[in-house]
This record gives sequence, C-alpha cells and structure tokens, in this order.
Amino acid sequence: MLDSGAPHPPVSDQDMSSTPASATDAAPATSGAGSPTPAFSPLYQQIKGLILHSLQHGEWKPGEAIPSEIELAARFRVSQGTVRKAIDELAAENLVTRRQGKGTFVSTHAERQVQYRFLKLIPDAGDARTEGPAQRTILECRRVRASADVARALALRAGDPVVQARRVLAFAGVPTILEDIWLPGQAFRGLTAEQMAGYQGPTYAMFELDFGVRMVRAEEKLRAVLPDAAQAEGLGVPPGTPLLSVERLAYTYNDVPMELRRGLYRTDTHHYHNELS
Amino acid sequence: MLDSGAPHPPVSDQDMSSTPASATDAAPATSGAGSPTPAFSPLYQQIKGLILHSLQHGEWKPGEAIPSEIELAARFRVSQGTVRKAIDELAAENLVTRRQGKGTFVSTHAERQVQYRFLKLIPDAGDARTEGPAQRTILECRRVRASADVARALALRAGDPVVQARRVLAFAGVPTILEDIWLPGQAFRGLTAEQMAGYQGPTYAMFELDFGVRMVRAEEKLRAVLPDAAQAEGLGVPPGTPLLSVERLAYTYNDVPMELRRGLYRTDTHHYHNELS
DNA sequence: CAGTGGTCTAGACCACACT
DNA sequence: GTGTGGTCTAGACCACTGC
Repeated sequence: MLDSGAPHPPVSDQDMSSTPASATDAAPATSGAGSPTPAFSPLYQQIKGLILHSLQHGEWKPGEAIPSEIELAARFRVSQGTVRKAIDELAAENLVTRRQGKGTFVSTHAERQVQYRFLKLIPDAGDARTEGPAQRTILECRRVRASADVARALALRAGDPVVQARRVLAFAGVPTILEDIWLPGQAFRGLTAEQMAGYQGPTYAMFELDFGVRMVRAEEKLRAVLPDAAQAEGLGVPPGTPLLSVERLAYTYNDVPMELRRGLYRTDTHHYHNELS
Repeated sequence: MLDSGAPHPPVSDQDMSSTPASATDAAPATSGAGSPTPAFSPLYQQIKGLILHSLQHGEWKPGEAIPSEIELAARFRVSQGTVRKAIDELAAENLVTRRQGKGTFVSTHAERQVQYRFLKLIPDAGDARTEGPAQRTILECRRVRASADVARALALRAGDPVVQARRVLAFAGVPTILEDIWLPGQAFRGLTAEQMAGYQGPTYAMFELDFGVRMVRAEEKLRAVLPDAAQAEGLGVPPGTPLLSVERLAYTYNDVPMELRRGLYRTDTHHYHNELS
C-alpha cells in the first residue's frame, strides 16, 4: 500500500498554476474523509507518516539503517529535500539517528552512548558513567489482573492480564531505586524474572529484542513522598526518609502506552536532573 | 561592526571549485585563531551567531519582530534558505518565535499563552489555566553578600553583592511554593520587594522589562526533602510533610547564569510534570 | 574511490495575516 | 493586494565514512 505505487501524484512541477491541482481522487492524504477543516498537510508530513508507518511495521529494525535519502526520494517520488525535512523531524523526535557519511539509523535503547535514555537520576558527585551500570535485583515478576488505575494508564480494561515486576536498582552497591513495572500481558507474553535479571544493558533494549516493543517517549509525574515500612526496607533506608516518587508512562509509536512504572528514588546521593528551555 | 559590511564574502557562487576558496584574511569565522582542529562551521551557523549577537545586544526587544528573512538575507549577503536555517535553530531553542504571515518575534516571558514557561508544577486535577495566576507574597528582598555556594552557581566571587528574595506562591489560596531567589547585584541594582510583588505576570517578564535580563534556559536539580520548622510554617504544612526541593539555575544568552532559585514545592495537590524523549 | 548525510543557492508557489 | 513565513524542487558542492 505504501510501496512502489506512491499514494501521491509525482507533483507535476513548475506549471502547477495552469493545472487546477489534482482535485481528483487519490488526493495527497490531505482530505481527512470529509473532515470539516481542509487540514492542509504539507508533503513532507505525509512522507514522514509513510516512513513512520514502515518504522512501526518493522520494515527496518532498531539499529539498522533506513534507505538513503535519495532512495526514499525515488520511492516516494519527491525531491531529496522533502525527504530530508521529513527525516529531520523524525530525528528531532529521536525516532531515528543521522550519522554523516554513514546513513540514517533506527533509534534503539541498546546504544553504547547514553546507557539509560529515560533515567534522569544523576549521582551528586561524578558522572553517570563513572558509577557504571546498575545492579538489578528482581523481587517479583508475575502475571496479574490489571487494577483500575493501571488499566486506565495502559488503555486496557480492569481485569485484563498484565505483567507486574518489582525490582531494586543499585549503584555502586547502594540500593537507590525501587520500582514496580506494569506491562500489557498481550505484548509481553512469556516475560520471566530471569529474562529481566539476565539481560545486560537497558531493560528497554531487551523489550526491543525480545518483544519488538520500542519505547519512543515517556511522561513522568514527580512527587515527594514518605515510604512505608516495606519500601524503606527494600531500599535500606530509615523509615521517615523522604523519597522521590516517579510515575512514568512510556509510549510506543502513535502514542500507544506500553509501560507504567512507579519508582521510588533515593535523593540523598543522587538527584533528578532536568533541562528547561 | 556587524551591520552593512558583512564579515563574510558574498559567497562567489557556482565556480567555487576554480578559486582556491578565500584563504585570505576575513575568513568566514571558521578559523578559531589557530585552533588545532579546522573546525568547519557552516554558513548558517555563522549567521545564527550574528543574529544571536544582535539579540543579546538589544537590537530587537522581546516581543518585537526581527527583520524578515529576505531582509536578513540581504544584510548578510546569503540566500533566504540559509537565513531560514539559522532562524530554525534559534526557534528550536525558544530564543525566537515564528508566526506565519506575521513575522519572527523575539521570545518573551510576557506572552499570554504559557504563563510560567519554566514552572513544571501542575495541579493534579484540572489545568494550570483553571487555577489562574499565582498569588505572590514577598517575605523578604534585600541585598546581601554571596555565600560560597551561591557565588559559585552565579559565577561570582564569594562576598560579591547579590539580591536575595524569599517568597511564597499560592494557588487558589493554598500556599504551594516557598522559594529563595538569588540574583547578581550588578545586573539587578535597585530591585525592590514592591517591584517583585507589584508586577502582574511572570517575574521573568519583569526582569525583561525592568532590567533587560532575558532568561533563555534553565537547569533544575530535584530532590525529596523534609522541611525545617520555619519552612513548614511558611507553607502551612505539618512538619514531617515531604516536599519537592527544586534548585534552578537560569541562564541568559551565552550560558551566563543569572539566577539561582531554591524552591520547596508541595506535591500533595500538585505534581512536577516532565516529558522524556 | 563511491556513497552518505550536510550545506547552499535560486526560484516558484502556497498559506496566512494584515490592510 | 502585499508582505510574511512555509513548502517544494533541482542542482551543485562539501564533509565524512569506509571500501
């Protein structure tokens, strides 16, 4: 549907003024099935949508190169500049990574560079790299039925199967993060505690490899809280120690929520870092 | 210095290949005074630098329109496309705002739209707009000498004069934020408590108007803490209530730090919201 | 060396906002 | 209508990577 036969006219250049534009069918996707607003959509946005479609249908896997700009321009019958602008936006959204001289690559959480793309907790002294990777302890991993609030967050129905995991992350031997993770049971059928513990590298990279689920963006809600007795024990802190509560909703393509996390962060040795602009 | 006589050659188009490039003086700013790396700098980056220079020297004031792309292209002797790319980056950094059909405007904190650009605290229920603007209570505003840590943050020397203010922000009548603000005494000479209390709208807008200081970006460090007795009283919460500690360093152009804030946020009715990608 | 992304130009036309 | 930013094209050349 999206391949050879490009869904838009080859853009009869130059003399557009004389032809009354392609008011025929197969309009450039700008008509939203009789939507009230004409909703003008630039060509490069449509191209972006087509690339996105290929991305989410796995035409290219994480870490792989997508076709060159020239190839894509030929496939979609548009100029290289238009493809470039489409890819520019995808790159700005971190869906794709450009590397001069080499190509454009599907983003992945398995890259060396930034170990934990979504983790904003930084050690007060030193660097995230100096303290090395986190030590994971899986306390629990089982299939349960979604509670009302978990279901709402993940766009499921209460009672639907979900995978729930609880774990502790330690840095330099110090337990620092205690978190619960909920995943849709459908997409994560067969996830085991061993899998969560055994994989080297970011958990999100394991999700990509083993389940084909790519987390693309996330939203977090932060609060200061006091832990209950069990939580304090899990982190090895005295009860009464204030902790940073971080609720994260992570999304795949098309804003589909695929993971809910509720974490408690120690902030006596680390802090949550954020950039505003 | 930056005006009529553009500091780069008019780009002798097409036949660049024959001429061995302008190896003369007045090089296109790409030579960093004998830097080890040739450090190639694209033209649009240089244009961006020139526009930035005009911006920080007040050639155009916040809220005003900068010259049109065509005008700037003529001034700098480059194509409109090159100016466009320069402005694109400035817009991406929120230094400038594009409005189709109208022009490109210098960003300001005084705009209607987003009341508090840097404040990420959101009411749990409803919208930031539903609860209206914050009620400010200035507890203190005086000139003091910078302590060691304040001086380090603001790139001053310990003992240098700074303005220190303490205030409470209330939403819907409920005190929610207690914060201390430190500003370089130099740039904020004459700032009074009345001024901080009386101005309608964001404090950063007042900084622009009255002191010509434009905050362009900021970094925050978040922690969960317990307030001391005075702090708890200031917010009207029981002692032992965990609070979100937010330390913010705000910068003007060129990464010059101009404000340090240490805030305590109540997170029982609000939460700190963050987007990751 | 060829191939890739990155820069730059020049020109045409479109969508939007004023007047 | 005029002027602004926004889109699209076509072609040339540059910088980087790897064969």
